[in-house]
Amino acid sequence: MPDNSLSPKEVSSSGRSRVLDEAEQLFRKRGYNAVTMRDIAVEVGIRQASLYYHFKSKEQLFVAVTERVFERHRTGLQQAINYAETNLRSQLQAAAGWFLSQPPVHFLSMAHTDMPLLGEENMKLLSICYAQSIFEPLGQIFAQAQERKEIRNTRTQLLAGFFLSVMESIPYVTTQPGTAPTEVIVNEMISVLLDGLKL
Amino acid sequence: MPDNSLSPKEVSSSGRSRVLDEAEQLFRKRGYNAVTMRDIAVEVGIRQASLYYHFKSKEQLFVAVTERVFERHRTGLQQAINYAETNLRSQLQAAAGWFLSQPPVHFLSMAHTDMPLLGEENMKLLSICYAQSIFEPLGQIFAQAQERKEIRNTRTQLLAGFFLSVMESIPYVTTQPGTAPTEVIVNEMISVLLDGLKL
DNA sequence: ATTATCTATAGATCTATAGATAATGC
DNA sequence: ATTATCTATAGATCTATAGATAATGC
Repeated sequence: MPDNSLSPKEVSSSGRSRVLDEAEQLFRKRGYNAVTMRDIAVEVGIRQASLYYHFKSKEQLFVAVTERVFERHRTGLQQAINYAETNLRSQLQAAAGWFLSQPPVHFLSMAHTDMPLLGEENMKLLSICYAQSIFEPLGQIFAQAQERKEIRNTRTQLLAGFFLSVMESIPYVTTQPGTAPTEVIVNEMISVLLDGLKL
Repeated sequence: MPDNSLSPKEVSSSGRSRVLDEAEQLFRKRGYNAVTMRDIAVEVGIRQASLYYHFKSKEQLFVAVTERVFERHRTGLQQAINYAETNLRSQLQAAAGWFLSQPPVHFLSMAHTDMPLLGEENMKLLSICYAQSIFEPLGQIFAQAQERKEIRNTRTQLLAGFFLSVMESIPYVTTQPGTAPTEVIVNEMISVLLDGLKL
């Protein structure tokens, strides 16, 4: 009996995770409010009411989707950083590479538009999950670079926040035709940041 | 007859602009989708249906609100830049000062969540209005600094985009208690940017 | 017996329109 | 006559629940 006796849903998760997949895509594209349970059901290929077998409410579905996204980022980000050389430039490039390998998550939009529509409880839950999965790992690589005396003393929390916000804006600022490839842009940006943070 | 014979609404605009004011606040706080015409009417103190006397649809109201916001930013931003000394640091500080003097607009959220809910036509309209009012003036001060040989050659469009995205993220990264006053943060950030862009 | 779906529908909104009403200005 | 509001409501959604149904696994 290899089954670890979680909730039965967790075991035969093929249907459930299919719902998560489609919901994730739709929520990412349009945000919480603009996606209906019917939209999701259509993508999955079942009836709208059937979604309530897997998730007790739209809000719970959104929370589950978002937790899974954050968790994926935590793992992927940590791995990217670990494989990189131990210097800030390499680690930032690795982190940027990870973010650009994933569909953009629009954290700022989420925090501003989607989160407030959830219950107090879930809002806190996701805020903490976001901080632990994405914000802190990124803040750490700045903090470590500081300890290694690679950069001057600056608030690492802020650096992480700014780095993330720039990452998120990249899809928007590179839409005009004639812009260089994203990788070039990112490296240029990291160079500016590193020069700006020189001791 | 001092009246310039615009549409009659434009003339006796006290009621109309009251609607714009309240709608602006609500749209800013919650985004297009999460605000109902009833919410707006309640704030104004009239009945929901009465809003349709001033604006033919919710979408048109949103467009009017947003155009007004952009126009206000165009004026305020241009003025702030003009009054500043002719060097990049002063101009960036002036621009930052302007943004921080205004309630945040969340352009990224808007572009991602609200805009796609509008008709093709209005989406283009607002995109162009945004570019002309906010993006271009900001890009210009980088371009001019480049002409004055204050900074090295970099894509000014990108610099403007990144500067804006960092400005927008400030309310989020400064929420934790114990962070320095916003002005200090901004100056620190500008210093990093200027050092990073040195010739 | 459990799992995963379905149909049908209650109950709540939300946008927008139609038509009435009162006040203001020529 | 115009301006600005109101009441009432049509028509469209959207979430969520109730209860039926079919397939699977002990």
